[in-house]
Amino acid sequence: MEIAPTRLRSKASWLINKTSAQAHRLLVEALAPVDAHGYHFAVLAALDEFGPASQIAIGQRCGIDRSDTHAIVNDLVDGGYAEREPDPQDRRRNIVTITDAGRGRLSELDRILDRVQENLLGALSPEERRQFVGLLTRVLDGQGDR
Amino acid sequence: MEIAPTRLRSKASWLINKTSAQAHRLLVEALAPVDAHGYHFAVLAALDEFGPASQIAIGQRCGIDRSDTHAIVNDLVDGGYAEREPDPQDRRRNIVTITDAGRGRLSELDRILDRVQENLLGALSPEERRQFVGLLTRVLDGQGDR
DNA sequence: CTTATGTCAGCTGAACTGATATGA
DNA sequence: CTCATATCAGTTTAGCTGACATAA
Repeated sequence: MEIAPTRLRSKASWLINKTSAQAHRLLVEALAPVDAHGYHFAVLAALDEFGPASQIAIGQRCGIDRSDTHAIVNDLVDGGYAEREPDPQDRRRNIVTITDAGRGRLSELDRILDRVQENLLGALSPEERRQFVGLLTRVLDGQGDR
Repeated sequence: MEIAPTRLRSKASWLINKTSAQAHRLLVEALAPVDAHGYHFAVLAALDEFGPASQIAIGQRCGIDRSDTHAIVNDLVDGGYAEREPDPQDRRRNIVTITDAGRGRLSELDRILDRVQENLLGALSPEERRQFVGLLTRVLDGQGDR
């Protein structure tokens, strides 16, 4: 941005939007070489932390639409990073489970995201980065679900 | 978000993306009743602060693509909020000028955006809000142009 | 000639909606 | 019957690209 109008620079929605766009650019650029998507990391992280889950549960935990969750799980299964099996207890459900390869993939993507973080927050001190993440979390949580 | 994986919640790109999506939802919802778009505010703010300008200059100042700038200026002209005239000095250029109605519109949208800000940052204290805006600005500026 | 500006048509990807099948 | 889950098709729209006309 060359010079943005003062009025604009005081509007959080504009600042967040522009920052998000930039973060997204860095993310896509960093994940493209390993043919991954940010969503993949999110779902793998959820499976790793909370264990096997239905697609609905995954979507809720990551804030991803059911329809998109479906496509992402497809990708992960295709890559061998997750398995999808019908739940014998409730046959509407699929149970999605992370594989060993999936855990490896998660680590790989985690390292890449850390590099993105470094590039994105390079202008901030470690203390400021923690503040920034903390404030974002507060804002997000302050919005309730969704 | 119900419960997000810990790993995900430490990733700024994810937090920013979700926050941006929420901010965008609030913005669209708040601007729909007056049939406006966030872009309109940005362009009006630029015209008000920097005076009449070419579409290229407007786009650079607001970080808006030339093609989108064109459409936005069309909207503003149609609404009577701006005028577009050829530049006699350089006939490739249009000179876009804000009208009195445009200044009124700018105030109207400014008030709406302030309400959105209030809703978005409701969880933060005034001091934290200043911090948040400051950090976002630093991050954005740290990324250089674009 | 090259470069800058404006205009138009169209593309891609993210986020979401609606419909439907199946089963609890 | 209803509700929940998964799946699929399609919509919307933000951000961007490419082509082109005009003029400096």
